[in-house]
Amino acid sequence: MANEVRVRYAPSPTGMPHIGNIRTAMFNWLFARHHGGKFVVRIEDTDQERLVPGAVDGILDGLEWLDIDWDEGPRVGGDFGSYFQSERLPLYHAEAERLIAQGDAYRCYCTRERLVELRSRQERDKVALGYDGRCKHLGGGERRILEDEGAPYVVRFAMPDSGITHLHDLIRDDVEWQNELVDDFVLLKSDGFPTYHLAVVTDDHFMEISHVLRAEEWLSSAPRHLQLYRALGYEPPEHGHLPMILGPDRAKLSKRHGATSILEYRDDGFLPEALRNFMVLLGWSLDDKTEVMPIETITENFTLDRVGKPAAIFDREKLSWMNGVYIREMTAEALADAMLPFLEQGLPSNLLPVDREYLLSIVPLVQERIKVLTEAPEMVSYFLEEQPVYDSANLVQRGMTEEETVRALERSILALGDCDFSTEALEGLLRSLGEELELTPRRFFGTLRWAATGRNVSPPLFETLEVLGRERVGPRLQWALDSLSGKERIGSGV
RNA sequence: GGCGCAUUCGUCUAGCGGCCCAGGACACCGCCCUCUCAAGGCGGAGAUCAGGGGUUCGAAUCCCCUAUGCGCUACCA
Repeated sequence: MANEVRVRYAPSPTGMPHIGNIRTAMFNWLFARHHGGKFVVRIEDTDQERLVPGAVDGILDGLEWLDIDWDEGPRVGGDFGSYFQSERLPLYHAEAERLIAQGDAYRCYCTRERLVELRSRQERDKVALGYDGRCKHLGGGERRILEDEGAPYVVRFAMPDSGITHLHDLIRDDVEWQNELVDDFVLLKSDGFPTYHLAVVTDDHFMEISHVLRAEEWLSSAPRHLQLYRALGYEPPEHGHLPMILGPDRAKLSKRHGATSILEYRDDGFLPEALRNFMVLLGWSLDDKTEVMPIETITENFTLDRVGKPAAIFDREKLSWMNGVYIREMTAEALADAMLPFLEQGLPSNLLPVDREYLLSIVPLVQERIKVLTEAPEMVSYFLEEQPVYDSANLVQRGMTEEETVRALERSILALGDCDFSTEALEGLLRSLGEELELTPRRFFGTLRWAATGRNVSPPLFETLEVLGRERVGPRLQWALDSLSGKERIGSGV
């Protein structure tokens, strides 16, 4: 292509964009980055009734969180502004007037009532739905009267009533429509705002967009847009209709499918890198086996010929797995920092603030066990608690007697009293102690695990003990022994 | 009702006429490793390539029909 690649993401601020919407944004961004072009964000706020306060910030924050940066648009400006359609009204009006003058559009005075009635009649008669073109054929006198009355009107595009409109889609190849089957759609609403169709076509033209990459749900609108480009005398951009993303029930994504806003994924403990990697795989592939890959690899290889056609179902399970992969690849420092907000959020206040140095020593133990960051509080709480709370009956492992358990704890307390508290030393010491006590590792370590962590599951025992340190392990073993034997205390021991 | 798009393991996908009685990944099952849980390694099960017709020496790959799903059919995007 001779000219610069310029693509855009054009969300309407009617709520938080769902994952499919963001995936579309990302494909545009990847396409721009791959071709060294520009990625533009434009806010399509033409529906005044459905505007949601804060939605624009939510959308932009979501993109920023994912590290999807834009070259022009809100927050960054650009030479083709405004990037809010509500601030470009005069442009749309001028184009609409031009179309009317050319005879490619007309004022329509039909009332909503008539439109509703028309529709129900069409449904009843089982004929094609759509505007019947009544006002297109309004006689001059009748039209004059309506104008003089100042009757409210919309501007409709006069679709050609014969011929075909052809689209060479970058993803779906050739698609054709019969013009007579496309009705005269609205360009300008009675409140003076343009519809999507008018706004998108004129903006894409004036913003010099080279490629329109949007979801497949827009494919049906393509003939309208193509005809508009023609009537307006614009050169149409290339089009590519991307596959949609569906919920597990195969329906269009909506609030019912759980996390709907991109920021919710952040709050649910997903890493932006993982989500990005996962999203790109919904409709695009590098080859027959590579799935986890850095963003550089993706941008380098992102081409439309590797974008698929069928809609994809969003599978959270696989996202979780991939998130775990990314977590395991992090440095301890990065993971600690990523975990911190979740710990502050999810840990009881008496365990806060978390000492970063201490956390850094804990991180290697939980790193390969954590899939989403929201699991962090649960995974590290026993490292921080004064004394984990648990039922002392758990100390007695299957196949052990209470006496054996008490003895195991007593001997452990003695042995750990003044030993080297390193993983290696602890392992040597406790393994031989286990043998001496004639307890299987499973039982002996099981008891110690409960005593040290208050859990039946934890990272490997010796590493855990080392990180906890003598000053925490000692009292906990003592507490275990006390709670088991109930009354008698043995000396301060450890 | 009309128009359009889509259709490979449960899910994401590879495949663009012979390499495919279909490969990879998630999930699932088993084994190994092992102090528990993970991670990792190995293996297994899982797709008559929606169905039916063609074209071709040869089709998951090309064409047609049917079915199903989805989208559009708003003064919403």
